[in-house]
Amino acid sequence: MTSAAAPAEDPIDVSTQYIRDSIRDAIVDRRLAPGTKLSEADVGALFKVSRTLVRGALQALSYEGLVNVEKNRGAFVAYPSPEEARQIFATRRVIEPGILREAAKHIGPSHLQHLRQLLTEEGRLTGERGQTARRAEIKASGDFHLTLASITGNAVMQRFMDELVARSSLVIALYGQSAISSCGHQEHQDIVTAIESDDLDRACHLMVHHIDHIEADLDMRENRGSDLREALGL
Amino acid sequence: MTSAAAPAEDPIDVSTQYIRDSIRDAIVDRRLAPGTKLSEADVGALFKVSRTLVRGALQALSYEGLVNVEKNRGAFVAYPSPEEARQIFATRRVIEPGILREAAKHIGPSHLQHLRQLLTEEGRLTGERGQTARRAEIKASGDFHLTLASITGNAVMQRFMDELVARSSLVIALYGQSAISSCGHQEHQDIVTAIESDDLDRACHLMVHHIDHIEADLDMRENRGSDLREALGL
DNA sequence: ATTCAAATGATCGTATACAATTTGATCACG
DNA sequence: CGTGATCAAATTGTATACGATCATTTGAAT
Repeated sequence: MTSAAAPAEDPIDVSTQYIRDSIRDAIVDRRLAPGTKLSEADVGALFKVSRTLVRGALQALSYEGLVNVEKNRGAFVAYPSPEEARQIFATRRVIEPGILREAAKHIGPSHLQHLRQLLTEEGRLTGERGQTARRAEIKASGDFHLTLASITGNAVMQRFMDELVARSSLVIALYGQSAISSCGHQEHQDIVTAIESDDLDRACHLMVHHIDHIEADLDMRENRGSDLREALGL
Repeated sequence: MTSAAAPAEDPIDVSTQYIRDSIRDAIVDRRLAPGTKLSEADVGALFKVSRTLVRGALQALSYEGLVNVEKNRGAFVAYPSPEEARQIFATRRVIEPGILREAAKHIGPSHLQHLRQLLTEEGRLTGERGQTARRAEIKASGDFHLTLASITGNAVMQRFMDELVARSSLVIALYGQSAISSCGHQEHQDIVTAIESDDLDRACHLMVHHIDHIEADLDMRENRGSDLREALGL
């Protein structure tokens, strides 16, 4: 593998959870490309732990769809098919309006301030150039949706969104075209504005269209010189 | 622990998956009571495998919320709090109408036949007496919702529903009052009828109310002589 | 009799060892 | 030169071993 986050600093309690989060971040941040093999021994060496802990982390990641574990072959960063991608966005179109309505019940001024803060940060990143800024932008965009989920106070919805956002990042990494995020940012702002003016129907409507736009800006033709690669490497 | 499903017959390849499914079935079927300790050594002995495989199974079950793993203390069958229960049903109210709409897009005659078949079976169980019949009835009720999810062809939604139905079974086991299911059965029939007559809005409406009814028929006062038990045993 | 502390036993966390499977390479043969 | 078989290396699957942590009990002191 290429690189993972923060490999085993000195006084850090390197647990399964830590390894899981590190790899997860690396995948969502696109530092680990889809299809990359995650050898148990290699990962273990990076974190300076035995394969036992690594296996636990990979198993957990497999459960949330970020990693595919193939029997007797090993673990690979997931390579979502176009069909999987469609299913992920279809699920988001179902859940996110529900989250919006649930969040609206519990939202307070501090929540709104937090959301506005996220939007500002997102806007700042939209202006910058370079791969680092783009990564940060994708992450910030995901944070917006995750923050809405956290406002609901519903741990179940929150966990579902965690998974959906992470897998969406993978999909965007694979099939994303270009500067989609700038318009996405505007849409985020519109959604918050609708929430602030208590127009929930409008907010939900905007959310569904926002998800539509994200999906529409993908190029999910089976071939990116990689249909073959998927058939073989996955 | 008391008993688990089919402990290690002769030519069965006892894998992590098999153990996970066995325990999961036992929990959903209420053969394993909430709060029951699942000792790694004991479970391993039952299935005649080492703790390694058991740990994997328990970890997976923990991820889907059926088991709580407490550091250095062990794994216990989950004992969902009233708040957790509310969150589970709130999530179902969001997802299941979406599933209904998604399923309607793909539904065919064979699917409808399958649903009708489930309803017949469910009705038969409603008539019977005894704990075995009640278990089967709860399972059949869950199967109805899972079948709808499978009709969507959306693996993500399907997995979410898997988790929600399993956890709902736990909640009903804990807080369920009595003969709620008979009216639930009627509601299932009404939903299918609405689908058949292409009245999706009505079907969704019925579904939400159905979930409301399931939740309303629970007695979720913190004390069932067991708030204490939860504090200690969990 | 009650309380607290130390010892003991049980259970979990992690590492390591060995078995099983896959993969890749080498070599023989058509 | 291509094809197939055989063997070695690497990787995963599972079991076992050992250290660490927690629960419980014992026993002495108050």
